[in-house]
Amino acid sequence: MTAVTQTTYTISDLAREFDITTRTIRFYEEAGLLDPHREGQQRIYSDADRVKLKLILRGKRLGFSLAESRDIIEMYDPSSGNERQLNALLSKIRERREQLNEQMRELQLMQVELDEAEKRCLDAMTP
Amino acid sequence: MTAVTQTTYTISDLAREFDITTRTIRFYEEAGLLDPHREGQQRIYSDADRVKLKLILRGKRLGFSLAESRDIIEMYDPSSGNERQLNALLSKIRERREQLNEQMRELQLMQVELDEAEKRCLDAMTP
DNA sequence: TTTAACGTTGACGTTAACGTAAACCCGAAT
DNA sequence: ATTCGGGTTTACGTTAACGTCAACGTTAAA
Repeated sequence: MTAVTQTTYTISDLAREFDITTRTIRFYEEAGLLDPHREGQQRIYSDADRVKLKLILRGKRLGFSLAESRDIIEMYDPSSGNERQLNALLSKIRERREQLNEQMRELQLMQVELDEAEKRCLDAMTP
Repeated sequence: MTAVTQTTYTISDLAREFDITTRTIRFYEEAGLLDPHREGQQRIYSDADRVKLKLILRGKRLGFSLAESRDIIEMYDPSSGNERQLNALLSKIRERREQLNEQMRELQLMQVELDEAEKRCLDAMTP
C-alpha cells in the first residue's frame, strides 16, 4: 500500500498553502462556497473542501465572480451527472473564453497603435 | 473640400455614442481623466476629449483601472515624445498581455478537465 | 499558571466605479 | 407664465471582496 494522503486540514493549513488569509476562507464560507465539517467550534477541512477552494481561486484568476464560482462548484458536486447543469457550466466557460478572445483582439489593436506611436516618436527624434 | 468633421460634443452626445451615463463621464473628469473646455457652466468636449474617452473605455475592456488608463492617456499626450514614458507604457501593456496569456492557459486547463468530466458523464449514462 | 499559538464570532472599515436623488439654472417652445 | 429638455453641483448609497480590530475560548508548553 502507498502512504495514505492526509485527509483533513485546519483553516490556517489551507491559508498557508494557498497564500490567502483565514478571513478570506471564512468569507468564502459566508458566501456559501464552502461548508467544512465542525469539531466543536473548529472548522475541519476535507480534501474535497480543499479542491473546492482550489476551484474558487482558479475561478478568481479566470475572472469569475464568487457567485459564478459557487455555481461552478455546485455543478461539479456529487449530485452531478446532471446533463443540463453540465451544459450550463460548459456555456459559462465558453462565454468567458470569448470574452478573453475579445480582450486579446483589443490588445493586439492597441499594440498596433503603440507600434505606430513608437515609430512616429522615433522618426521625430532623428534629425 | 470634404465636409468638416464635427469638432465639439455635449456631454450627452458622448454618453449616447458610447452608451454610458453622463454621470460616468463626469466621474472620469473628477478622477482627472478628462478636462473639457467650459462654456459658462457647460462642458464642451473636443475631438481630443472624445478620443480620450475612447481610450478609457478600451482600457476598461482590457482590464485596466481608471488610474492606469489615466497614466496611459497622459503618455499619449502632446507633451509626449518622451522616450521613458513610452517605454513605461509599453511595459504596462506587455504586462497585461502576459496576464491574459496566463488566463488563457488556465482556461485551457479548465477545458481539459471539463472535457474529461463530460466524457465520464456520458460514459456513465450509456448502458 | 500564565503565556503563546491558534481558533471563534461579530461588527465596522475600505476601495473602485459608478448609481441615485435632490435642488438648482437656463433657453426654447407652448 | 410655465413647462420641457437639457445642463450643473453636492452628497449620500451601493456592490464585491475582503481587511481590521475587539473580545473571547482552548489547548499545550514553559
